[in-house]
Amino acid sequence: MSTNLTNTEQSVVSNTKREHEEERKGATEAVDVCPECGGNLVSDEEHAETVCDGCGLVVETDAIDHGPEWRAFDANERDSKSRVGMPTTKMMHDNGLSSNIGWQDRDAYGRMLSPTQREKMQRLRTWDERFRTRNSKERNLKQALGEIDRMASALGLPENVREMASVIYRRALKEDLLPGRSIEGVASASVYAAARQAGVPRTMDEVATVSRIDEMEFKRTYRYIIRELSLEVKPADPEQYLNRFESEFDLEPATKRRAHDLLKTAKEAGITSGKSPVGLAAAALYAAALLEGEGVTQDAVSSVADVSTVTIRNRYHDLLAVAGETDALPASVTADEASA
DNA sequence: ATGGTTTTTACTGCGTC
DNA sequence: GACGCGGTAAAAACCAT
Repeated sequence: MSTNLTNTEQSVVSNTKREHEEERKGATEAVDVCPECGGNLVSDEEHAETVCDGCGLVVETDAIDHGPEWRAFDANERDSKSRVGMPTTKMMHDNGLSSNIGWQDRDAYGRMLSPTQREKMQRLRTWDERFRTRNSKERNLKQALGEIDRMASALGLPENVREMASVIYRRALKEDLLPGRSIEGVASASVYAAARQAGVPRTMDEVATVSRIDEMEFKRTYRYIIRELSLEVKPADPEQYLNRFESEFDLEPATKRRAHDLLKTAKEAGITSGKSPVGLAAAALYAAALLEGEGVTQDAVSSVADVSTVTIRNRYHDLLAVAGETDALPASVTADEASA
């Protein structure tokens, strides 16, 4: 990595060679000092967050990526991908405008064609078909990539997730999964899957709100895409959500550590499987705050994490039981277990 | 389609400020 | 009385079969 360059030189280089993103990926630069513990604030591009390397405080989330959503590897591609003017979302599909070659082997007067001409027409049909479908797929892709970029930006997802999303989308397109499904739906599903795979999960609700489609349709499409492409999306790690939720509250570093510890012991005890990772993260946060005596209500956690208070209660009971913190449990629970 | 599991919704009672 | 919390039952959602 170009550590021998000064900052200004680096910015010049990266401006002139924007396509060399890989070189900068994962590069971390100290920008400020943590208000919590005095550690260095580091911008974590992969998670689009600014984090303290000492205590893990997330200072800023959803950093905006101002770059274009496409990547160009040569001048030709740059020309073809760059678009100025009408946004792709407004792009028209030319339904009814493209011409068609009839199937009847007759000329304009209704006479049968000669065998040689018939053969020629057959070849033309073949190529016409190839040409048209190819074009329609390319138009489709262009619009979809625009949508993927829009949603990824709105969700504060980093560039590598966009790439993954467009790769997924391309595969879906290639496998002819699009007919019968909206471009928007498949694009949303690609973004969601890519975010999960990249370890920067967003909840389905979050994706659905920035998407233009119905939430139901989105979920249906997502499952379909996953199944048909046999993408393996590992269950999201609760800790990924935990980091994001924590930053919504003023918490002591000790509390955050506690929350992470609770999740760890829960994982080792094997009570996490089958439970929603969002709920677990929310419960860990609440339980830690409870143990450390911080004034965090179930309601507050519930609204941040978009999980019901009931779920938080159930999960945090599990967490505390496994962690051996039975003192903190409400008296009624332990009494019930004694009677049963 | 179906059944089992998990989450949500809605409602209630209890204690505290 | 409002609020935070706990518990329950029924409904809804989810997932694999």
